[in-house]
Amino acid sequence: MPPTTHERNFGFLIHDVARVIRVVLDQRLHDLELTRSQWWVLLHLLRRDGMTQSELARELEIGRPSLGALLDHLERKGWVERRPDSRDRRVKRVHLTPKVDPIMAFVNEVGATLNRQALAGLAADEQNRLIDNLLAVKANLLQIPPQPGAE
Amino acid sequence: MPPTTHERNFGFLIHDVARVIRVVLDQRLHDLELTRSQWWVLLHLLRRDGMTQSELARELEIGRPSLGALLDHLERKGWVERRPDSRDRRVKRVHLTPKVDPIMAFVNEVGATLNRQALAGLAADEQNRLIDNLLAVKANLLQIPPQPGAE
DNA sequence: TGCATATTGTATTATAGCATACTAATCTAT
DNA sequence: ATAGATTAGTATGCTATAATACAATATGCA
Repeated sequence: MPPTTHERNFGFLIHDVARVIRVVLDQRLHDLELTRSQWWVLLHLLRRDGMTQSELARELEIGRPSLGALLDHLERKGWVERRPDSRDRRVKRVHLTPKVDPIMAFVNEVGATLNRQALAGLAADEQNRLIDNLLAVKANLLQIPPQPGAE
Repeated sequence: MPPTTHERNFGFLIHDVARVIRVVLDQRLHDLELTRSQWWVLLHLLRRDGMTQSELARELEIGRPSLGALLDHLERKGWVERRPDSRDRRVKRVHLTPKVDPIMAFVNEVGATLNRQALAGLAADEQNRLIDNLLAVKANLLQIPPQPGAE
């Protein structure tokens, strides 16, 4: 390894950028008492309301316990409801409540603004290439089998 | 917003990629009972031993309480020592112990392998461009003043 | 010198996420 | 039909991180 040029280490860089985005976004959503993760849940429900918790967890790519905790918070705030499924008594379906409507537009605007600021100075085709590359990286990583022993 | 193409949303993508990296890396470091964050601390100390906790927190770009918790874990495992500063009794300087030496080579190899796998299929110049772009994004984000009111 | 201010590290609390294990319900294969 | 496997959601414990507040110590200024 050369003199540890951490600054250009891909993994660290991703980690850093993600952290900074997280911080800025959470700051801006703070007044709504909405965290980034909670917002992310709401966005997915906006696209498809009434998913089961497992479906939703799979879409969000988080574990079911993590989603459960998020829904607890969201339900306490009245933005989300868990309703039983009529056919499978194990299942709970997650529905948005009308209380959510007024905030989503603002919240989407916050996200759009942040993306714009993050990508400032990159030409449109550079932005697309960046996103394509990140998608490729993600695909690479998802392809790695879990726990491959040692190298 | 068009049909919510979340998949190409930059912020979400970064978030996703960071998460997948985190999971894979933590899996591989699991046998060493070392988390990614702890490893990150060790790497920085390897570069400069004996920093104060505040200096280290600043370098890692995390809060002092977060670092304190990390050091608690690392100290319990005997990889790190907090020693008092001779001139300022508030200060504790953080030192690696010799116990760390044997694991760092392996751990660096794990990181290098993961980066290689993540970036597989990207030509060298594409990789560099990707990293340049991410650095630019990070710089953009760091430039945003905290709590800018609303838009 | 002495008081206001700043800094260091810690304690505490909250959110997020992973892993594991558990209960209840459903499904499958015999 | 029933035993075994699978699935849904939850409980619990651990690590990480942020935010806030605090005690001890230094520092700077009047």
